[in-house]
Amino acid sequence: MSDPIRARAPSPVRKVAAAVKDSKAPAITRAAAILRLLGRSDRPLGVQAIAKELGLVPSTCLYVLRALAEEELVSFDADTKRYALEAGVLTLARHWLRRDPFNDLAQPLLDRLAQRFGLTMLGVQAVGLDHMIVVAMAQSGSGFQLSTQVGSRFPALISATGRCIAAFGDYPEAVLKARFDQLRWDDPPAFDDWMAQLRQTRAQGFAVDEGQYIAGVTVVSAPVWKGAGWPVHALVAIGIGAALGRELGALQDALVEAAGALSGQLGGA
Amino acid sequence: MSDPIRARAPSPVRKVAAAVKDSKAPAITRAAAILRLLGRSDRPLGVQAIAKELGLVPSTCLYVLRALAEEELVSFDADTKRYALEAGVLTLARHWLRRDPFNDLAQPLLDRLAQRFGLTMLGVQAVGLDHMIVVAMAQSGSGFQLSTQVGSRFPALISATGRCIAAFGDYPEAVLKARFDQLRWDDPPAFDDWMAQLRQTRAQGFAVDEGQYIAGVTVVSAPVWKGAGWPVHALVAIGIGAALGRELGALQDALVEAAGALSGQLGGA
DNA sequence: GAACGATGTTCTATATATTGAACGATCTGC
DNA sequence: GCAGATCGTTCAATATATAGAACATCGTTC
Repeated sequence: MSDPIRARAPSPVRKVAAAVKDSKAPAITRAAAILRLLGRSDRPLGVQAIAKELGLVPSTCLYVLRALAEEELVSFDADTKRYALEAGVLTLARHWLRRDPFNDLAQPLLDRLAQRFGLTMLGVQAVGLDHMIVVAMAQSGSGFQLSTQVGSRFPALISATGRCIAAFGDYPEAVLKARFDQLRWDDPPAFDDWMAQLRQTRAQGFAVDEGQYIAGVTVVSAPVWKGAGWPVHALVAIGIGAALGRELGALQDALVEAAGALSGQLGGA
Repeated sequence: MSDPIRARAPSPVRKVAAAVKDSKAPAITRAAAILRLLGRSDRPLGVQAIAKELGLVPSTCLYVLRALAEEELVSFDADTKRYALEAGVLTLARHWLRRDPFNDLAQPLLDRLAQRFGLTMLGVQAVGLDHMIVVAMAQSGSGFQLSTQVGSRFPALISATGRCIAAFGDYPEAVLKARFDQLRWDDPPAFDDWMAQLRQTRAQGFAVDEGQYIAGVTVVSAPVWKGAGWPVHALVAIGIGAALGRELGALQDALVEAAGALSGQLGGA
C-alpha cells in the first residue's frame, strides 16, 4: 500500500466528485478513480465498498466495473463478487515503456552509477506540474538501500528533482508558489530560500536536497532534455547523507555527465 | 509494435463499435480502445487519426482524450496537438504487480530454471478464456534466446499453456471448439487430436507443444493453482526444439516440481 | 429457523453525454 | 502569398447513461 520511501496522502472523496462534475466524459474519471482505488487496496473490493469510498452511486459504479472487466482492466470473482486490478494494465505499461527511448537508454547509466557509488538511482519523468513518476530504477545490491519502485508517484516539485522541474521550466512564480505550498517536507525550506535554490540549480545544472525532503537522506538530481523546451526527465541519486560524505562532489559530476550524455542521445539541448 | 514471438492480429474497427453499442458505460470502452491504439502506435496521434482508426466521432474522441489526459493516462503535446500514452499506466501496473503474490514468488523459480536449462522462462496468467498475459520472465543470458516481454498477450488456448488452461478448467466442449477455431498455429492440430492432448495433459499434469504453435520451438507448460477451482497461472519454458533434445524429460520434471511448489506457497491444490 | 441487515442487481425517469454540423486555426501545394 | 484542404474545437438537439428506488439474494444474529 504505502510507498517504502514516503506514503502518499489519501485521496479525498470530494476530489472525485468535483472532477466528475465538470468533465465531458465523467465515466472515464470514475473509471480512473476506481482503478486507482483498486490499486491502493490490498484486497479485492465489492461494489458497495468501492461506491462508498469514492462517493459514487452503486449502480453506476457497477456499470463502470462491468465495462472495466470487459476490457480486462479489472478482474471479477463471480463467487465472492469482488473486483480487483487485472493484468491488462500490465499490457498498457509495456507499451508505454516501449514507446519512450528514455527508458531503455537510461537503464545502463543508472546501473553503472548505482554500482559505482553504492546507492539507489532513479530515472523519473515529470507529468505536468502535478507529479513525477519513477520510470526506471537501479540499486547497487550491497548494504542498506532506500527503495522505491518503478511506477511510484511523487509531487512534481518535491526534493531535488522538483527543483530541477521548477528551475528549468518557465512557470510563473505564482503558480510555483501555489504548488509549493502543498508540498510536505521533513524540513520544509522557506519559499524565498527555495526560489534562490532554483537560481542556483539553473546555474550549476543540477539540484541537491540534503535531508529536507526526508531527514538524513541526500538526493541529487540532474535534468535530461529530450526535445527542446523544458526537461521532462531526470536522473536521480538517493543515498544516506552521512554515508555519502566526501563522495558527493564526484557523484554530482558523474550524474551531470550521464544526464548530458543521455540528453545528447535523445536529441535534447 | 509487433511482438518478438508472434505478431498480434489487427483489431478491427467493427469490434469497438460493437462493444460500445451494448455497454452501459460506452465511454470506458472507447477509452480502453484509445489507450490500446496509442499503445500500439509508435508515434503520437491526433484526434482525427484516432477517431478514424477506431470509427469514433471526432468530438467524442476529443472529450475522451481530455478526460484521459486529466487522469494522466494520456499525454498531450500542446504544440503538435498529439496524444500518446502517459506514464500513469505504469503506476497502475506497479500496483497490480504488488497485489499478486504469484509475481514475487515465481520470479526466483523462473530465474533458476532459465539458468539451469539455458532457455526462456515465463510466468503467465490467464484472464478468462480470452487471453493469457506474460507477468514474469527470466532468460539465461547465454546463447540465442526467444524473447517476449512482460505484458504481452496471447490467445488463451494457444500452445502448451493453452492446453493447460483448457484441460484444467471445466469448459463445455462447444465453448472450447469455438475458441479453438480462432487460433492460429504454424502447424494446427485437429480439434479431436487437441482434445486427446487435453486428456493427456490432465493425466500427466503438464502440457507440451512441439513446434505446433511456432515451428521449431518447443513449449512446456505446467499449471499453478492459487485457490481452489481452475489454475489461472502457469510456468512456461520456451526453447529451440532441436537444442532441447534429451533434456526435455528433465525439464518437464523440474517444471512440474516448481509449479507444484509454487501452488503450495499460494495455497492452491 | 425466522427476521434482519447488508450487498449485488434490475428498472425507469431524467439530467446529460454524445452526435453531427458549423466554426477557426493551421498546414500544404501551387 | 494565396487558395484549398485538413485538423482541432465548439455548439445545440437528442439519444442515452446515470441516479435513486425497488427487487433479489445472501450471510448473520437472536
